Amino acid sequence: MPTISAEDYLKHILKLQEGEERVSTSALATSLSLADASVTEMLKKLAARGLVRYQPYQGVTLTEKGRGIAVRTLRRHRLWELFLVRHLGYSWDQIHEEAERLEHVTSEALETALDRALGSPQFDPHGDPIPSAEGRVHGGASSALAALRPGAVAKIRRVADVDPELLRHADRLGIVPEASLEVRERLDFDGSLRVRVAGGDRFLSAEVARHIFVELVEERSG
Amino acid sequence: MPTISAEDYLKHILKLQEGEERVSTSALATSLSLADASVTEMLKKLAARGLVRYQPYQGVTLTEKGRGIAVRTLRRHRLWELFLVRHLGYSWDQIHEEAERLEHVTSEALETALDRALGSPQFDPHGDPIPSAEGRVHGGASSALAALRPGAVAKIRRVADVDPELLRHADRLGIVPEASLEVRERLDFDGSLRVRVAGGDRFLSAEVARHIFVELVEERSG
DNA sequence: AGGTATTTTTAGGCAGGGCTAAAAACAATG
DNA sequence: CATTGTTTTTAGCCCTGCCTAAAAATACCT
Ligand SMILES: [Mn+2]
Ligand SMILES: [Mn+2]
Ligand SMILES: [Mn+2]
Ligand SMILES: [Mn+2]
Repeated sequence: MPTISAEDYLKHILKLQEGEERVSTSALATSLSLADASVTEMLKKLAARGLVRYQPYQGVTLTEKGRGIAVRTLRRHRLWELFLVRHLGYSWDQIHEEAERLEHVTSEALETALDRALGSPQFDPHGDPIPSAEGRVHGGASSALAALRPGAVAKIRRVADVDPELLRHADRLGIVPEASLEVRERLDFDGSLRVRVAGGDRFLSAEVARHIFVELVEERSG
Repeated sequence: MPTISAEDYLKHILKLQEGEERVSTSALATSLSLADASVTEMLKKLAARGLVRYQPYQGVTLTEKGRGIAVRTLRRHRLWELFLVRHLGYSWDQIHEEAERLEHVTSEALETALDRALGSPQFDPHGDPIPSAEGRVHGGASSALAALRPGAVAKIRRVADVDPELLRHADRLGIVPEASLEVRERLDFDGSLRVRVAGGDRFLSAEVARHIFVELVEERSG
């Protein structure tokens, strides 16, 4: 059985691995808010357990076994997030911390029960894909709202779960997965946007727009 | 914040404390399935944190602070047990182990959400009282079914959650909290009983009857 | 290439929890 | 009351994870 620490390490490696080929010790340490030296130590242990491939000074990658645990942990995290919203009255800005702990005490039976209660959902409340029980991750291609130009019509796919405040802000603006949106104006000097969403015009800073991911529907040149 | 270990120690001390005035190191060690020496060490640490009163060779008792944590942990355990049955399709013999882990990762917000989803329940699926949010434990006086004599009519209050197999067995016999029962016959040589419950006659070993607790309704002399 | 910067690893510690074996304290008994 | 038996504590270790400071590799730049 993997420990709580091991599950968190593997989950973070999985995320950092997206795109990049190898994950550096320091990137992982930053991501986990731990000292570099602590991460070096742990990587040696994870490698000994066959969960990662680790070469001193060369960073790490997940083995199949390690990826399996990482994906399963991510699945549990996202199932819990959705369950908290749907069945326990939570809002999407309060769920991350809870799921961060619940994911580590979820048996296969409980995972199955959550999945059934939710009707085998595909996405969590932030629009992040929930891996299947077999470990397949339904990676939907989406682009950052910050990259769209005026006239673009898009469907919101997900809002990055990086900070509760961002989520509350997005929510107040009507920016939630599945909503439709049109970019009305873009201020070149700071990259901020005016968008039409839920029947009203809203202003977004570039920083906020960078954390919202959409699927382009139509690129009307405004 | 108390650790998982500390919460389990305090919970076990709370249970062992019922009736007895002080809890011995060895009783606690047995209850926790740990070596006596490990428990001695831990008791010194819990005492240092002000959670128990501990005098070498004299056993332990909970301080108010320690009792608070123990009762809160017990409340979370029992709320989870009921939640798993009511909302996630679990049966009462599968919930203890899950709750044993979930109880330690339950924030006050989550505890409140569970309580609300369940309508501030008084009892868990085994009939054990769920402490109130303020820490009051609704101790219902009940007696062991094993002690009843033929002719006694009683209402089942709880079934001890000591072993999944006992729970499955009781369930098949229709022995669940709130059910009514009448003792028909008692074999003196081994203490086993024949009882009428849910419209049928059932036989129970003395050992099983010792784990079923009832409230006497009427003592018809048979 | 040579020297400076930046990573990364090693060394040495610490806290939390656990174990076994040996010593010490308490209890019981003739 | 002295001896035997039962608890309980102490001593000495182990493992997991984390930290800081120092050393060693790797990268970068002139
Ligand atoms: Mn986590
Ligand atoms: Mn999420
Ligand atoms: Mn527990
Ligand atoms: Mn119970």
